[in-house]
Amino acid sequence: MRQHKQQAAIESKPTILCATSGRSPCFAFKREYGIVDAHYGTIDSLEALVWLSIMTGSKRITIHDIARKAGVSPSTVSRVLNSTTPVAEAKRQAVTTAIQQLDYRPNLIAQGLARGTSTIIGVLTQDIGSPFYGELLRGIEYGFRGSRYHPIFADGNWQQAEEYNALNILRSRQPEALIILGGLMPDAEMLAAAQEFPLIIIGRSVPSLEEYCVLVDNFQGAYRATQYLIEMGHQRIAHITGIRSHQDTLDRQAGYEQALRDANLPINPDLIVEGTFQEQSGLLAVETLLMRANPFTALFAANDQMAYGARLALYRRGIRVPEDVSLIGFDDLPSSAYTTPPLTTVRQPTFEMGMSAAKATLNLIDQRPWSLPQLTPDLVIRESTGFARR
Amino acid sequence: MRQHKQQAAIESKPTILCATSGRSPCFAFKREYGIVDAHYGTIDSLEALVWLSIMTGSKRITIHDIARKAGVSPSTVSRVLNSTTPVAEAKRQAVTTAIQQLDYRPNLIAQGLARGTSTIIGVLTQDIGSPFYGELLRGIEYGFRGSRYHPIFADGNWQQAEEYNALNILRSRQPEALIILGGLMPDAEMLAAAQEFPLIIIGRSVPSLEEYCVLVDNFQGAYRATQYLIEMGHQRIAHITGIRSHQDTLDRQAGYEQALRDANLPINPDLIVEGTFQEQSGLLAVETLLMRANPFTALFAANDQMAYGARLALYRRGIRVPEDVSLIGFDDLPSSAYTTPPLTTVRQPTFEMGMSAAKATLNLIDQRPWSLPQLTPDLVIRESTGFARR
DNA sequence: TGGGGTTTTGAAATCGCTTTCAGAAAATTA
DNA sequence: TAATTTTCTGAAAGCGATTTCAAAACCCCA
Repeated sequence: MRQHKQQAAIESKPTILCATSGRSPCFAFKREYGIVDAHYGTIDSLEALVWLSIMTGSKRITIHDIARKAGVSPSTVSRVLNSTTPVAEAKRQAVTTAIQQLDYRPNLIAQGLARGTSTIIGVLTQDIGSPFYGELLRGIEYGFRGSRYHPIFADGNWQQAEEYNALNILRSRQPEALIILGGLMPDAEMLAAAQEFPLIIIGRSVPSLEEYCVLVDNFQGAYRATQYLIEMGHQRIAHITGIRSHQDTLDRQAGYEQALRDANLPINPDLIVEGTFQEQSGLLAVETLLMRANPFTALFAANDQMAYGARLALYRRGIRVPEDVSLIGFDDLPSSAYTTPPLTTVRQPTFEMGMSAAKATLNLIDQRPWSLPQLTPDLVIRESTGFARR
Repeated sequence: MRQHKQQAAIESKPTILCATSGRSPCFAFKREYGIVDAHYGTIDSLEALVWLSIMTGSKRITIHDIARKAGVSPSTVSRVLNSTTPVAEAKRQAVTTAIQQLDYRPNLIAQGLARGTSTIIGVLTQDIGSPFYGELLRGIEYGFRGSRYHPIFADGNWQQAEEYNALNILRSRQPEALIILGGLMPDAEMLAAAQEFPLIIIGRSVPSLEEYCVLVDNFQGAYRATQYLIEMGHQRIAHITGIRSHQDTLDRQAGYEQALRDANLPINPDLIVEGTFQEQSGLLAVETLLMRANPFTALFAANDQMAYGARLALYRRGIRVPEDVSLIGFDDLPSSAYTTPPLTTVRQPTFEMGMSAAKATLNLIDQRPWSLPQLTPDLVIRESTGFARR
């Protein structure tokens, strides 16, 4: 725990009070000279400001400064800045050089207020902590790169109250659009939000908002994965589910069960264990499964992270993958291609989903036609699955 | 590629022009009724606005609205909002109820302009794509949660020009502080930035700004890792480096070499391969190493991702870890605990680093004493390393 | 009841930029 | 050259808050 320079300065140097009304004067200067903000100082307000700006060259330069320097009105400056109205070439020049010389950059906040646009996109997430959501966010971030928009994230933590709260936080920044990732918010709320903002929804289907939803078909994915295992001759296929309250969990389990049913295989509750979508739970699930002494030759985990955990548990017990047990995950996290053996899994193009959500948002805002990718969950067959041993 | 509802509406319904000056009127309403913005419409501007607000209840309500409703002046409303000045209880009540009834939320942009505070933190990153940076960003994000601040990210892509650009983008949002992750920007620039904003630097040491830097000692970490391998009896230790232009790469390699030197072991260039910090390069590096036919019993990769790749290459060749070759990484990504075998690695508490950087930033802004964690790179010994085979 | 001191209050200025409006300047036409 | 358009331009009014300043209300006590 170190002392802030500032604090130290106050003790060691004669403190100067300056009348800056608390308005962002030069931080470094204050730090350097141990100035503290005070609304009524010993120095005349204007004088102090001038002084500050001389000392540090840092009074923020505004459109007026460059207007004065270029000998035109602020309106004209604004016009060359935004090229909304043609401006005589001479003045244009004067303005641009002034801008360059003073290294002027428009204040987005003021711009935002005047134009009523924030160039901010609100992103309501659930769990920054997981690699899956992380990927998604990175995709979003990436999708907005180069645009004038910036995403701002707020986290709902898979809890409705927090979600509402997060939404309100986002609202206060006047976002121009919203991206919502999953969550527990009732559909009605989503519809309401869609009235308020251009809205893109990831990982969830909201009735009558389908064209704004990016999602993969969890049921299908799980079905395919299970079906593939069956095709490889597996009959006793275990399943590690996700968290019960998540729709994904339910859909994936339904897909798994349907595939079994369609192949006339029994659904054995003993072969189904609930997990938490995290590695550790995969590991535990395998322990449980093994304890139940109900043999299985294949294991379908509801996400890759749990598959990793399962893999480790099997490794510890000396059970070989895929020779003894075939293992299959869901998500296709980037690292799944580099596990040993590389993991067979159902691909969700997470990063791309985030990215195309961002792109679509951009189009929505500009009221252009937008497209959301057609996402079929692909089965990525790697080396963690093989024929059932007989 | 679907057509935007809006577009469709224009064709199918009588289009209404409305005079909203392009200022964020109700999106949904426009969408619903196929209204297009136009500066001169068929309907009187005021009338249109009123109409809009009646139809949709969505003219954004401002401090004036609630002032009117509560029968006080806007100043008073502001005062109860911020409790800057005591307000008579009766009026306070009136204001609060008005706020509730109208579900008013102050406009952060206007607030920002008036107060000169953006409550935005600029974060200059290098590579959102990598898990390492991803973790860091998540830590930062997490650290700001619950505060009124929000981070905004801009990416330098490990290229100076882009870095400057990103910095300028951030600047235009008037951030109240900056967090810079690594990067190629010269120290002088960093000092300049530190004059301009409260600044925290992650993963890089800038002279005379040390107390604002969060970083782990790469040299030390690499030294320890190598030393550990030596202690385990390894003599022929290979090293996969990172990208040459990154300081981390150099420091880690230096640590590796110093450890060898201190143990009187030769530094064999044939056992050193350059990688790119990505999995694939680790895989390739092992291939290269194997091709060189210069036997090694241990392998130190400059980050975990490359270690994963290396692990896979070894697996493919039937080389066992740790029986035949000991493998050690750097970073301790979350998934490293779940590889098979779990990876021995040098821990960088990435998430925590991001988080404490955020916390420190908060303190810096409020000019409170701040603390940055004391980071010693810990060697996390798992199961990918063992005694040298003899 | 009047004077002095506190509290509360509202009007108005401000933050930095956009945009309307109307006048000035330039270009065109007659 | 005058009359008309068309282009440019600046003044001024916002955007939605905060904050200063000075007046209004209130309080207390002589």
